[in-house]
Amino acid sequence: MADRSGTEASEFDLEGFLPFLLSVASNRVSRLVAESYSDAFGLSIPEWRALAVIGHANARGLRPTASEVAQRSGMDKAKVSRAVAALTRRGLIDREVAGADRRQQPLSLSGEGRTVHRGVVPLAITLEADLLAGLAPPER
Amino acid sequence: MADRSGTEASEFDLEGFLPFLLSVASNRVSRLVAESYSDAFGLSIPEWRALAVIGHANARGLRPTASEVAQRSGMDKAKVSRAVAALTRRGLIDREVAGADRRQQPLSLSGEGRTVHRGVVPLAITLEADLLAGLAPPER
DNA sequence: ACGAGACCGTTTCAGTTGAAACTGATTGCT
DNA sequence: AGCAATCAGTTTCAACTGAAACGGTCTCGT
Repeated sequence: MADRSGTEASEFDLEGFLPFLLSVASNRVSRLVAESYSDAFGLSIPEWRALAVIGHANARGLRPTASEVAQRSGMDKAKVSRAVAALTRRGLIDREVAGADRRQQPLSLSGEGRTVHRGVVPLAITLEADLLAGLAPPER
Repeated sequence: MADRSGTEASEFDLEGFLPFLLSVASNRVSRLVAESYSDAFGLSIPEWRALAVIGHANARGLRPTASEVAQRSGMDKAKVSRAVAALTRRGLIDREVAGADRRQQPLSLSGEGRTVHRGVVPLAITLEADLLAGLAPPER
């Protein structure tokens, strides 16, 4: 939405522009989230996201492939590949080659992974409450 | 908000999690915006943002410094510095050293910069309308 | 049964990022 | 005035990013 205070149409209210708002909000939130998760669990954002998606799927009896994680998390497959590699290296998830299609590698949380996941969830919920309380009213 | 369909609290609905939504939305929108502006004007996102902030300030008789641009756009000062350098190189903005404080460099659009700015605004408005129409309802 | 094409996940590569170090200018304290 | 602290903007550097190329696997049509 342009405003109408200036000389003509070359005036543009950047601060009310949707993509701008989204990006600013996303940047701030990402930084806060990254800090919280990194401090608490040593997880990067792509890692905790992959963990969350895998844990969520596991809880309903599914073992998602990397492609499915990518699709559900909105990350590209390169990022997922790196996150999954890191989580595997730390022993938080188990990987096996699918019998039916050996290109696929169904993923599941290890015991330790489930522990971390259980620790991550309440933190996420608290964080979201803080964000909604502190960031949403002034920003949107 | 956690959901309650699974075995216990380890279930977590990532897809309803605010930071996740913000990030996915912001990524998609950024990509769309980047494409549009790059195609139309050869501007990167940091560049068109700086341009928009400077043009907005100029229209009300102000010449913002790089720090002010950083603050208003939500970008860090390194990014602004690079964007301003690029815009200056292309002759879209003018830079001078402030008389009062020679550390500061008030910025203003050049004639060509104003032309580009005037071209950018309607595109931004159209883009936002498209986004609100096409992305907001399904995504929230 | 064979080859073309699609697909999965990994890796490479070039570009972008922000934190921190840096230069130069200004302010405030003594 | 002298000097430490602060500030504006730039640059460096290591990390991260996604597009594209890749090797391995599967599918489909012939």
